[in-house]
Amino acid sequence: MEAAKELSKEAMNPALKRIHRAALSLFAEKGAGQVNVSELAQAAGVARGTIYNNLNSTDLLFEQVASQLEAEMHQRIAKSFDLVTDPAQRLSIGIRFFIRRAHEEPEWGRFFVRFAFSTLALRSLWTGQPALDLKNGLDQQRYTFPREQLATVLAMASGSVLAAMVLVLEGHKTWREAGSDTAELILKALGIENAEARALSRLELPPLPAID
Amino acid sequence: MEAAKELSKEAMNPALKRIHRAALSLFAEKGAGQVNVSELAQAAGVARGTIYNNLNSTDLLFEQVASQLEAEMHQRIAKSFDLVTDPAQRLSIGIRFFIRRAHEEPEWGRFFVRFAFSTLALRSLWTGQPALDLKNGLDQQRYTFPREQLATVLAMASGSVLAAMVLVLEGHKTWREAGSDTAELILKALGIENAEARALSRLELPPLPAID
DNA sequence: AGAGTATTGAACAACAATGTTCAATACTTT
DNA sequence: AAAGTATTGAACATTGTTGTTCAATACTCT
Repeated sequence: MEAAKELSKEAMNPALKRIHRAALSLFAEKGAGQVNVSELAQAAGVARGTIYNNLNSTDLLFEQVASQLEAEMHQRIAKSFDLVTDPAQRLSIGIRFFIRRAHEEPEWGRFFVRFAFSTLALRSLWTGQPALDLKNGLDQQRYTFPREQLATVLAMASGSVLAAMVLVLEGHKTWREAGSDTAELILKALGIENAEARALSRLELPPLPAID
Repeated sequence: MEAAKELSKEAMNPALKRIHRAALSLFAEKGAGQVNVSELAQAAGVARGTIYNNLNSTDLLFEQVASQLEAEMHQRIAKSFDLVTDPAQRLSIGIRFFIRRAHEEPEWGRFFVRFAFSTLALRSLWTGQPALDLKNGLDQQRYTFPREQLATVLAMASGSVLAAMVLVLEGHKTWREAGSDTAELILKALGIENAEARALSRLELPPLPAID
């Protein structure tokens, strides 16, 4: 019984699943180190003992929840990109996936916004595939910004997306508007010409594919 | 002795000043609700009793530190803008003030980055003056984005600045590079033409004026 | 030097959260 | 229906934090 707990959703028993769901919401609302076992149990609709049966500490739980979220989102986006090769189009879609999901799953969104900067596990969501796509876009002359700006461009894009998610979570904008406008602004910053930036940012957004 | 504590720096006795400085750093490092009185006392180089002499709770302290930071930065930027009327130039300067300061005062930067999204007091740093400057820029036809995008543009700009500050804090970029590149990208997104965006973003950055 | 004020550091009770244990109960599975 | 497994909820000692008190000490004015 000393082995590390499994991270994949499939390997989770029902109680653990409920605990993870409750944890996502509590962490998002109160902060990473602010969740105690009793309230977690209550939020998950589970006895305090069950928490201790299933996990060792809330700190570890946080890591698990974060890296699970990362893996899941990464896979789903990757799957959706099977059909899309244009880097600019990928960018426009990826940006809006995040913003729409913040609307559809606000707890997910709040969690992501709160910890995206500070949690290593979440970081790869934009230092991984997005960075490659930006490079590809440069290689294919799709973008015009100087190559030395790549890291800053990546930061700008991810920061913009996070801020747009906040806008949506707080009800100031619809996901559609914030999503398309953000995509358009970013594409313009990268050097895509105005008309095309606008067109790309309004392409119909497919559903985020399920995994398995 | 029941009156609320004064917020202005001038009205702070030396011990309180040290406590605030230590608090900034601890909050930035560990999170808002994670700082306990004993470690705060130790970090401030002060006895635990002194903490209780000077303040009522660390929660209140957090609010004080945040709103003080906001007020101070706001005043200093406002003072610097006395001489600058062009909205685009103001934007280019304002953006780089934040990014440079993250380099010069990393604890300040970490605090700001960590709480800028979630803390109301800090929010006005970009929903206040920057919003007005953006509107002015539109009215003066300095920018070309549609007026309905104003809120999203504001989000994009602030999110980009935060992300650039992270880049600098982690040593991936110099403040100069991250600052100018971020300003350039944002100006391009707003519709400033490439050459001018570049020029504006490399204008010499004056020192952040002192207050009083 | 002397009055007024703030800091110090130790002590204390009250509380909240932790980590463990365990017998009773509930649920799967075959 | 019986065996195997997980959940339940209560109990408990332990720890860390809080908020308060206070006499001794240090600091700052005029």
